Amino acid sequence: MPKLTFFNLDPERRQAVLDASVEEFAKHPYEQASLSRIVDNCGIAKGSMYQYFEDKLDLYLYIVDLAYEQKRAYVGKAFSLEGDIFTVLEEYYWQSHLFAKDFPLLHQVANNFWDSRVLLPQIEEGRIDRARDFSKFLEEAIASGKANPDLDPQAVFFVYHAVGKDLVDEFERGTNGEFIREVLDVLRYGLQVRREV
Amino acid sequence: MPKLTFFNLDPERRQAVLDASVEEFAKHPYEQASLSRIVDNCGIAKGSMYQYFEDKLDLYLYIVDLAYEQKRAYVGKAFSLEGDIFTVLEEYYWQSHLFAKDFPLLHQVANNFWDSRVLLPQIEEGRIDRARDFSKFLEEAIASGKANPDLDPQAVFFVYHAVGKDLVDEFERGTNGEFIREVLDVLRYGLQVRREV
DNA sequence: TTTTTGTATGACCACCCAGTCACATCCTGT
DNA sequence: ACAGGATGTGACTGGGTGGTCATACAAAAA
Repeated sequence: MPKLTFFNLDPERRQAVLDASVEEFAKHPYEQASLSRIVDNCGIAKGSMYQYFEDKLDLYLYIVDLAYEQKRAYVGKAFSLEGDIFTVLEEYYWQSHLFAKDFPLLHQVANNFWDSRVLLPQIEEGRIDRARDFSKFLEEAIASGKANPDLDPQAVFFVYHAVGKDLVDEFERGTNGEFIREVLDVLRYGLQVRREV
Repeated sequence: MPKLTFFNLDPERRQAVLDASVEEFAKHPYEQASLSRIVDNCGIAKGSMYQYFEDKLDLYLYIVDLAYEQKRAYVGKAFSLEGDIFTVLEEYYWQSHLFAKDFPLLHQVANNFWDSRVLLPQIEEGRIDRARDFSKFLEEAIASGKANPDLDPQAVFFVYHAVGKDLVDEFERGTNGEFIREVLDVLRYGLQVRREV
């Protein structure tokens, strides 16, 4: 967490620090991001940064938090939706996409986070949280006869996690809603031909 | 490509250079890998490295090439297999898994390559190549009535690419053949219940 | 024997990094 | 007017990086 000094700051100055930091961590993963570049880009002294934050990691985790806070404001809408698991998933990725469009830099910060090599414990923790949420969701869908009960739930989560991650990456290249729907259709219907009753 | 000097080298010395380089590029992505550490670990002088290779990138690309050459020796078997697309895919990932088990360092080198930030053109090129191969394969499967013709081929490739990448990452955590099959089943049958005739 | 050629070496260069600290500045309460 | 706390500063430290180069050695060619 930032030190108190940071919150006492002149808002304009504080925003300049945030903007420069977000930009740096959007362009570079944690290990390659440079504090020197950040202070150059917002025109404050190196020493000042250490009045506001404990160290580079403290700043980084704060910025990542900001990004995810904003992202939750978008994707959260999906979960309050009435509808089956397929509707919710489509809305989830659609909201992710809108977030990426509205806050491209925050989106990149959030994405870079998963590639980091120093923060493996935090990343693993996040994965486990998501897996738990997802499996509860999946169980309901199976119970209500919407989802295929023959599939291994762990494997299902694995597939959705992998595809979701790349889908979100793809947003930087201007994916549209149509593509999201087509990708989800692949996951929904499977590659093998269906000869339903 | 390495300079001639490298190939004229005493094989033992050459192997020491290769071993140390593979280890470094397995542990660290290109940008964070350190030439100084490599020369320390194989006990040769920094200057010698520049008798063998143009620069860090030259060395790196050579090591990546070695890794992929070895990997092709494994996954290549899948394509010479008789059987439908599902059989081939399962064999493909199974061979990837065996490769990762037999050559864990080379496997990591190959995997790190996709995360690199300086080599985006090469990476995109590789993706396009794989997409072309895959779509030819997919068309055959659709034509012979094995694969669902209603799906968008681009989306299908996208899903398989994403899942394949993560599946291969997962090998480091000791995945077994069973999990590969379960993941492929998710892709094959889809999440929605099937009520086949 | 002398010369040329190929190779090995590590001190050295310029540059970048995160983080520190002695000092300057400003503001507020007395 | 003064004191004292909060804030701003940038030169500096110690350590890392990729890459260079004069020098040394060896062996083969003259």
